[in-house]
Amino acid sequence: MMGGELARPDVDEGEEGEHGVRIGELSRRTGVSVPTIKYYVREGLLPAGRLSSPNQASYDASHERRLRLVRALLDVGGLSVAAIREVLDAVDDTERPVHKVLGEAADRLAARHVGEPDAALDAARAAVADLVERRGWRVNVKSPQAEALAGALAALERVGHGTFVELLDDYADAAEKVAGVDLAYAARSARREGLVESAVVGTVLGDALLTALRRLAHVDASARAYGDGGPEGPVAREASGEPGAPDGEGRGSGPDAAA
Amino acid sequence: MMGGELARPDVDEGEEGEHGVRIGELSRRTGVSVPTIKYYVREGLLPAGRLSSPNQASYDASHERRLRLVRALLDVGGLSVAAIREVLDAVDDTERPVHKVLGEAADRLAARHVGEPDAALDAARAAVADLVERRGWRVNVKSPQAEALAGALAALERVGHGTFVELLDDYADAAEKVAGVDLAYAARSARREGLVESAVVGTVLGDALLTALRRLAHVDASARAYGDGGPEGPVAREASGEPGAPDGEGRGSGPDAAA
DNA sequence: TGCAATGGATAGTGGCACTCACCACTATCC
DNA sequence: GGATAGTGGTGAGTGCCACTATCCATTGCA
Repeated sequence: MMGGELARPDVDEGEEGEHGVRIGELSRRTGVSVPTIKYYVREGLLPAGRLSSPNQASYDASHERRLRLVRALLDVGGLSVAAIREVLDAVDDTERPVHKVLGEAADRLAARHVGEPDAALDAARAAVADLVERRGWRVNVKSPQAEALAGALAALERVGHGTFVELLDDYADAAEKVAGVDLAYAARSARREGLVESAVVGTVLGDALLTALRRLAHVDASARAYGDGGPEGPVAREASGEPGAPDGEGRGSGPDAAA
Repeated sequence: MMGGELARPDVDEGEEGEHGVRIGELSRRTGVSVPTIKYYVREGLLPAGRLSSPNQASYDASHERRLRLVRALLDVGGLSVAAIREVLDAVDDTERPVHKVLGEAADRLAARHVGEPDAALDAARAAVADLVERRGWRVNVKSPQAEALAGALAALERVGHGTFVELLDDYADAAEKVAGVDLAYAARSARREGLVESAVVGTVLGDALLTALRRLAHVDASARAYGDGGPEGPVAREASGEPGAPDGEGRGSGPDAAA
């Protein structure tokens, strides 16, 4: 009951008291269509609402939060519905010890397909093992995370950019740095309940954040190295200039994109 | 003519002279099925082979390289076939000046869907503009790269982790660092032809590399902060320990994954 | 009374990355 | 001269996925 602005126009739509809102209002607040919410409930991404009648259920703030999380993982994180379900199953498992749940969630997030055995992959695994030892990392070289790294290195090798591995330590420096910051962030935030959720959010959305920043930094590095500072100003223009920058992006976007 | 080990068992299958190989051999070398190669040609990801007869075409090393690139972008980079076509169209455009092509390729790689207007997005855009000014980055705040960053920030905000923006500068430090390294790498590699390709590879596979490293670093940070060093050794075990680490991953993988 | 909205369920949609089936043809082996 | 495997090209089909449409009986509310 209550809350819907169309069903109950006399009630302030902004508050839902103790019961929560119905599906239409939840849809309105999150921008997710009603059929899609139903679909998520069916798929186990979202718990069902609390039934007050055979056909009246109410959704509270936790549903809204969860729904936003699902959309973020889907849209920004690029996870599949199945992957999200797996991760959230781990998140919701209040029985198991926290560290186990964290590990499982992390593994789920890193899991990739394997593919057939391959010389490049073997070499990449060795490079990963070297890296881990060189840096003294306390990680299992057979973990999904290490396998994902080996997969990326093998792909570089196969594509003729095997020399990219020379940048590995610089990349690792950067990764270490952000990982440390991530840890500190999460350590001061959620206590126990939202902890695993924080881990998932930080991992998935942090990836998106970092890659977006890297691309932006590419643009800047190009402009800086090859001189942009044309007639107008150096910043917030279309970045005219003479990029010609190798790895990075030449410019932010087409000249018209800034108009 | 020539090349096929079944069609011409008398010829060494490892060399293809001046003409190149036929589709079957290309398939064998890359592990991509013949129908799939045909599909890629149809979709414009791969140029057709050079016809010597109405139904005999030969593929050379450039085809093989391109095919491996496609698979890398698809499998590791997670790009769609349509996105790959767009990027490669830019790569192959030898008419336009290099810096324009680079910018276009970069924009294609960063392009995301927009979604409806949103308060969180507006705030995120402002945060991005702040960041850009604060760091003196020479980038257009309306570029796809900046929009992608705003999208990630907005998602964090919507999901209740708005405080994550406090880490933005640490993330930006790391991004700047790798971007600089990327630039130096590409500057010393390909001259002009492979330059744009290097940019694409570096951007896409570099992303995969960096995120894999971040996750690995999470595992290490957790183990380091919460102590793993159990009975056996600290490294290359299943990372037993007491992760309980917030943002990162608890352990490398399940105990059985190491067996 | 009337009607929008709800929970629930089944079936259908559109997109995507292939994959199959088929054709006429060719290269090579015997 | 077969016989056979392989080829380029094309249209149709497949399986998966994230929804979306349709329908139903029931309900809240004016």
